Amino acid sequence: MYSMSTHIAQPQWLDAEEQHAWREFLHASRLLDVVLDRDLQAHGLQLSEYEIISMLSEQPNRRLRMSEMATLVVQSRSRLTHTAGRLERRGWVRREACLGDRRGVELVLTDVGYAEITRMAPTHIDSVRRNFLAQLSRDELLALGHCMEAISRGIRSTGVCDEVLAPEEQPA
Amino acid sequence: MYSMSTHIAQPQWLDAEEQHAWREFLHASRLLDVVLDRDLQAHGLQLSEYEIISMLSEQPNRRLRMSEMATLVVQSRSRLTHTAGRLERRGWVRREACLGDRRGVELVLTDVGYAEITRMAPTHIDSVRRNFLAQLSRDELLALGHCMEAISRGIRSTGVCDEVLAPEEQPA
DNA sequence: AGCAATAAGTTTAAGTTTCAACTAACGGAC
DNA sequence: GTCCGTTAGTTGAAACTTAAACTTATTGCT
Repeated sequence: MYSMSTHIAQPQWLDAEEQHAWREFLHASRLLDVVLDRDLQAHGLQLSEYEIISMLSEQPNRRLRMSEMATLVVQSRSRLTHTAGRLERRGWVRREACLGDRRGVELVLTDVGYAEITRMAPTHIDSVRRNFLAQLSRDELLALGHCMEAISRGIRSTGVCDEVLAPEEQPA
Repeated sequence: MYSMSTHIAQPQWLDAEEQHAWREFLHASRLLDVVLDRDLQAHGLQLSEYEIISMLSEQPNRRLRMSEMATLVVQSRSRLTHTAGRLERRGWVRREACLGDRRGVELVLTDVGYAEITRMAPTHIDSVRRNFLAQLSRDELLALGHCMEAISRGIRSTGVCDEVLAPEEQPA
């Protein structure tokens, strides 16, 4: 429920254009998730797993701390722990103690993991091209990037996302 | 992995602008999911559940067939079955046999369900406003709606999404 | 130094989603 | 009419995610 015919002007409802943009955004995001996941299934992993090793492959020394990775890919620390465990069991990733902070853990892309992502990347990127980029002109692409950046910034600025991704119990 | 410094011009990699747009899109989608879910948690439901009763509330007679709902909210039939079961246990939704097609099931929003969504809608819509709409000018909003529509159309046209959302086993 | 508050990660259990198998009903071909 | 392929929806188990509790280490305060 996003609008009511009898309450068009009230600020708590969306006007037709707002509603259309929001609905289409949600719908397209969901569809993209589905098709990108499907195309990765050929390699037996999910987009959220791909994201992790993809990010790792771009880091200096192909390594990153768990908590930074969690922020980067917008996953809870707990979820990342589980997912990293799965990737580790496959041998694509390895955990190493963090020098200088003994609480910390660094996730490291193994050579096998690097070889795998190199192998998978072309088909995944082709999928991104076909399902996302192919529908947008260069101007639209730029505008879209700009909008999404603004939205991310807005959300990050509220600090709300940290609270959710690393929730802490209420003081008594 | 979306680009390689040594292979900039090859079509299987993304150029800087393509990569930026895609990355930001993915990142913003994830953040939006997190904060919208969080704001709905006050009412004890997830965005995907909200979507269902929201869609129902806008249908004639507040009812819709399971399979049409599945398409509308981009969920697998199985997932919708489970989710509908949960909503039914809460008394917000009811299942009714489909007249004219005895395989079919219609999902109906109960009066209680309607009252609930009316109560929840303002806070959810406020969340959409703050986290999504507030960052966009009217022109950006329109352009974004247009882009997302194009992407959805592109994906739907490949027929791939049906295959994924209602997969069928290979013939021997 | 000593202590409380915070931060990093993991763990376990509960909740949700996916996957494959299944039942029932429709629809067209013959 | 009956057979066969397809469509609608459900089921139960496995896979994944979330939530809360927990461990260990760091930081800041005194």
